[in-house]
Amino acid sequence: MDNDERLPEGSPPKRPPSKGSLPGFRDFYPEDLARRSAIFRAWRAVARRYSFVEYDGPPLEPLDLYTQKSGDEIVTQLYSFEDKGGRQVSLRPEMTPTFARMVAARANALPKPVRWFSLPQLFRYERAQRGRLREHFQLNVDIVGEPSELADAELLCVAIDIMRELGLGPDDVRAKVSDRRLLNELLAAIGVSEGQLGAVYGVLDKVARQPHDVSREKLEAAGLVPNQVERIMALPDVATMDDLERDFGHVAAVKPALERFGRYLGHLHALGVTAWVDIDLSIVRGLAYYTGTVFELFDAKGELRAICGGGRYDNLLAALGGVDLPALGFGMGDVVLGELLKAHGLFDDVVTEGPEFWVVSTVHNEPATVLSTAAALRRMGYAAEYVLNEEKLRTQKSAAQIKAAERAGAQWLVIFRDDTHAEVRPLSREKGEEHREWPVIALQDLQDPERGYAALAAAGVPAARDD
RNA sequence: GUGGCUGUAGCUCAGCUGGUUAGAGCACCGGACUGUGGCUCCGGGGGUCGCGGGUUCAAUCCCCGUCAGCCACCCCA
Repeated sequence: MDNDERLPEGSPPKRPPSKGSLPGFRDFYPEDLARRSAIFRAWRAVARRYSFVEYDGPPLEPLDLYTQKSGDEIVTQLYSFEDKGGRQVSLRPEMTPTFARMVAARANALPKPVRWFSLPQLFRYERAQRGRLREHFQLNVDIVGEPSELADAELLCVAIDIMRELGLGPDDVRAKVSDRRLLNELLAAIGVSEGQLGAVYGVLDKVARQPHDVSREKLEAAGLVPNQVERIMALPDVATMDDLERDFGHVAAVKPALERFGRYLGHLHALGVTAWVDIDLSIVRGLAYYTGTVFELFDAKGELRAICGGGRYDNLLAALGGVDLPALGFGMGDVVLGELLKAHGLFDDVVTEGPEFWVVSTVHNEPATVLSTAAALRRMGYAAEYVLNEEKLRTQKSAAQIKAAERAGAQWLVIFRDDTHAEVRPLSREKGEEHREWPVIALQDLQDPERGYAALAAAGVPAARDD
């Protein structure tokens, strides 16, 4: 191994040529994209079912859109650079600033409530690990202009219905709900001061992931007395409205927030999702801008990161876009969701789609007949394939072509009797059908769509999909 | 950004205290079963053993670095 070093002294170490994709970025092979598309379909289907409309914005934004309003931590993780025009730009790490700008620009013209959703690809420069990449797709669903808790209930219902749409149930996924206004009143009743709120939020957020001793120490360090510490540590155990009534019902100042939370839960009941929902006052959400209801969706086993999180942010549009409108929304990423679906086997039968037809060349027909038949089928809106090799089209045995059709995932075979007639049979046939007679169609009929559809329908072929 | 573990074919993995041309299964491509299918058989392509350096007569194996992946922090989407 004595390859001579020709690099001059002191030159920087050469980075090996990059092979795969960049760290934290994904290649979507057809089977991967099929799974991604299944998620996208569910997102769009449910969002539309609730009458949300889709929008999008630029994936690249001015850097200051994020540096001005977002936290310091986000700024260190921006995928930012200077473009050739000398502008400081960043790939979008979240959709909300773009959404706020777009809504603000037409705030007066938009009918309220605004119900918009988007499927942006978002970017963050940070260490990649399971469930967390440098890039992901995130469904964003937002409602603007509606202050009542009916909107809060509807929003959570969208997230839950997506779980249903994907085949998950309340035994698989739990929705944990809380309300910051309520929590603030509860903490005030306990005697927590405004200045101590941040520390208490921090402890509550981590109560499940951090030893209770550590939590208690942090609360004491914030200046809370033992009695207060115990009452705060008891908050995550609250599971029902009755618990809340029992512990805080006598405090007059808490009552309005309590009643509002009760109405929220009542709406969720009427919408039929109560079986999915748990009260969990330790859900505060990391982002500081939430002002009302907050929720997160988790896998029931608690093995994965949060699937989805959101809530009400009534002051954010004023801060970000300059219009003072109440708003709420959630984000749901494709990465954790995909892992959950995979773990439940719900991706097993998601495959790339094969063609409806495979046209099989035989000794009885001219190769040109294969092409014209496929062309006719395609004009009718079907996907049609045949062996794409001239030599094989002339000489390959039908058996080999049928094998190829099977591998390609075709549904129907067209097998020529001669240059004017062909048999149409399903590729997957039942046992005992090996010698069955299959319908024969006249190729002439395929040249006219109406007669073509009739002929194929007679052979049992459904109409072409129009998507 | 910090720490720990891992890195052999497209995938899942073998590779016996360092010793000739690094193997298997699956997948892929081709052929046979004398031209209408799922079986079976035969053959083939594919690996700078992540990359770079060091120790050694000899390194996939030992040491260092680096890159990548996973995990835990950090933080969140």
